[in-house]
Amino acid sequence: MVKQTVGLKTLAAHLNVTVGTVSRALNGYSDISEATRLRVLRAADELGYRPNHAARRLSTGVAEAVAYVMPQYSSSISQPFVGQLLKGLGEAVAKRGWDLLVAHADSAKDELNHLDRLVRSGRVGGLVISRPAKNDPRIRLMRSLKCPFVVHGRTADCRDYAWYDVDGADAFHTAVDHLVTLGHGRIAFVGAPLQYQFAQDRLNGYRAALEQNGLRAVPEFVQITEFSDDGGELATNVLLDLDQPPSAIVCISDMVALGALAAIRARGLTPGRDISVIGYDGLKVGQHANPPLTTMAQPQVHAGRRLGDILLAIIDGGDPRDYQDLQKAHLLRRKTDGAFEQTT
Amino acid sequence: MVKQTVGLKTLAAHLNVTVGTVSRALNGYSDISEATRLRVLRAADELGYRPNHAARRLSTGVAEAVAYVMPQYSSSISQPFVGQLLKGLGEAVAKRGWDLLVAHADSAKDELNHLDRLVRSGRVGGLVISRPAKNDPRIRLMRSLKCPFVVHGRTADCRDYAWYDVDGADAFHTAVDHLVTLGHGRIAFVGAPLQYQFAQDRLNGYRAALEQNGLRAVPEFVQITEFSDDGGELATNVLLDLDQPPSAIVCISDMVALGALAAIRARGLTPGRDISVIGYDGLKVGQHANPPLTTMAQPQVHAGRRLGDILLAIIDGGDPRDYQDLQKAHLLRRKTDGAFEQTT
DNA sequence: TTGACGAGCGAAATCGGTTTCGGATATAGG
DNA sequence: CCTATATCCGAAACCGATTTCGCTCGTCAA
Repeated sequence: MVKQTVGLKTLAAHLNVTVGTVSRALNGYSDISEATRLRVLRAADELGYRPNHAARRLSTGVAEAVAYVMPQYSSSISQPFVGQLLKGLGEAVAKRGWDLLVAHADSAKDELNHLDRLVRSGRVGGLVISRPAKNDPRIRLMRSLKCPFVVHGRTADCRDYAWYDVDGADAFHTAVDHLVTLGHGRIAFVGAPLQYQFAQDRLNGYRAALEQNGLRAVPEFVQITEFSDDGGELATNVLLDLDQPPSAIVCISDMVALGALAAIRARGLTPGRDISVIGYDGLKVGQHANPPLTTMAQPQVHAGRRLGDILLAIIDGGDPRDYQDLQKAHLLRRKTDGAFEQTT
Repeated sequence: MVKQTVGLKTLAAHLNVTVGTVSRALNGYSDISEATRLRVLRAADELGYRPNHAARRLSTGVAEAVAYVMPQYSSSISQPFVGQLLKGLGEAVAKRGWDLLVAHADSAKDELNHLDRLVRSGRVGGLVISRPAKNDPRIRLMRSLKCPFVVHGRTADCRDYAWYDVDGADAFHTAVDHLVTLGHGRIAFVGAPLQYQFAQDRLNGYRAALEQNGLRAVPEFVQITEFSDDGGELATNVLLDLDQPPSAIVCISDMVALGALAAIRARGLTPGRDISVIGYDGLKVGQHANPPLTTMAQPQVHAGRRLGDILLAIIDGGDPRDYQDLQKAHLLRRKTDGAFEQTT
C-alpha cells in the first residue's frame, strides 16, 4: 500500500486548526464558519488530500462498497454479460463514490464462506447475486446475516427480496407461439440442468405454450443438457435421431443454439428452412452464425445499472419487496426461423 | 453495513484474556502458550469471529485488495475476456485472502481521478491495467504514486514495469507467413486505431512479414477502422471495392473478422475459397461463424491468474522488470483460410 | 455592566484491530 | 535459597478518520 502522504493531521497543521475542525469543514457541518470552510476546502484541494478509507469506514461503520458474486459455474456463455453487468454496476456505485468488488467461487462451500467473510468483516455493505439456484444457499445466508442484497434472476420463492430478471417463461411462450404461427407443430426444447431457476422458468414457458396451443407434449422433445454449444449439439443430435424428429427447436441460450445449428448443418439440413431454431439472449455474435440466429433478445444494457441502483436503495433502507423488476424479452428475427414445410 | 456481532473484545471477554492476547494468538505470535492459542482458536471458530477489515487495514497499513481497471472503451469484443480475466485474478488474490475490486471509467479524466483516489485513500495495494494506450497516463500516474501495478498488454516503452502480453507482432507475422505459404501475394490488414499499442504491434507484425516475404506494401491494403464487427465489414467493403482487391485479409480481432466475413458473403463470395480471412483472439464463437473462422488463438486461460500472481509478487517487493511475460499466439485453422486461386 | 445566548472551534473519546513494552510467574542455574 | 532468564500475558499506544462535548469568545438585551 502506498503510504499516506497528506492526512487530516497534515492539513490541520498546515492551517493551524485541529483535525476535528478540518473533518467537520470537509463533511459539511454547520458549526464551521464559512471562511474556515473555504480555507480548508482550498487547502485540501491544493495538497491533494484523500481521506483514508479504512479509517473512515472504521469510524462511520459504513463499508462504502458492494460486491458482485460471479455466477457459480461460469461457462463461456456467461462471460459476455458479466462484463456488461460490471460496467453498469460500477457506474451505479461510482455515482456515490463507492467501490465495486467481485467475489469469485472456487466451490459452493468455499463460496458461502467467502461471502460470510466479506459481509461479516465489514468489507461490503451489500451484494449482487447472479443466476441463483432454485433454493439458493447464498440467499439464505444473506437473509440470516441481514445483509442487503439483490438477485439477478429469481428463485422459486422470490416474494421477499429484491430482484431483477427477464421473464424466461414469457420469452419461451412467445418463441413457441411464433413457431406455431409459422405452422410448426413438433417443437422441441433444449434446456439446461433444472437446478437453476432460469432453466426451469424457460421450460415452464415452453410447456405452457404447448398446452395453450393445443400441442401434445412429447417427452423426448425435452432435452436437458450441458449449458454450452457442445451440449446443444449433442442434444440436437438426439432430437434428429428420433423416429419423428421435431421441425423446430427452442434453445435455452444462444450458445446452445449455435451448437444446435452445427448439428443440423452436419446432416446436410438447413436451419431456418428444414428445421427452425430460436435461441435466447440476443447475443450480437448470433448474427454472424450460419445462418444468422433468430433469438429472444434481452434489454441487457441497463441490467447492471439497475441492479446497482436497487441495491443502493435497499442499503438506504428501502423495502426489498418494492424492488422487483421483471423485464420482457422480445423476438429478434434473423434467419433460423421459417415456415413449416411438409417436405421434411 | 451489517453490525459487527462478535469482535476481538467479545472473544477476549469470553476467554478471560485481553484483546492483545487474542490478537497475537490468532496471528501466530510466538509469545503465546500453545494451550492458550488453541483455546483462542477454538473459541474464534465457535463464535464465528471475523476480524473487522477496516480496523486491521488501518492498523497494519496494508490494503489487502487490488483493483482491475476495465478497458477504457469496452466494446462488445472486450467483454468475453474480461470475465475470464476476473476469474483468474480473483483466484490469485483469493489465495491470500485479498479482495479484488474493479474500477470502471466514465471518461479518461475521471478515470485518472478515480485511480488516484483508489490508491491514495489506501483502498488497494496495487492494480492491473488492461489494454494500455501507447503512452498511457494511467501508467504514468502509478509510477508517480509508486503504486505497484502490472499491465495487461504493453506500451511503447515497457522496459521498466511488469506486464503480461501476447506477442501480436509475432502472431500477425505467423498469419501472413501462413497465407504466403498458401500462395497469397495480395494480403490486406484490417486494424484498429493506432493509439492502442496492441493495434500498432499487430500492424508492425503484418508489415514486417510482408517485407520479409518480399511482398510489396500496398498502402490501401492497410485499413484502420472501428474495433467491432461493423468496423470490419466497412473496411472489408473498401478493400473489395479496390481495383485490385486483396486475396487475403488478416483482421485485428475475431469480431472484426466476423464483419469481414459478412462483407465477403454479401458479395456472393466465399470466405476461405475466394478470399481468405484470419482473425485474432481464438474466440470460441468463431467456430460457429460462416464459415468457421481461422484465427490466431491465445493461451488466454491463465492470463488472469498470472497477472494476479505477478502483481502480488511485486507488492511483496519483487522487481517489476523480473515479471515480463510474453506469450505466443498460435494458428488455429478452421475454414476461412484457403489456397490462392488465380480465378478470382 | 452583566448575564444569557449562540457561533466557532479545541479536546478527547471512539471505531476494532495490531504491536510494543513491561510486569508477573515459572524455570533454571549457582 | 536466591538471582538470572525465559515464558506468557496485561496494559496501553497507535493507525486516521468521525463525532460528541464543552469551552471561549462576541453579541445583544435587560
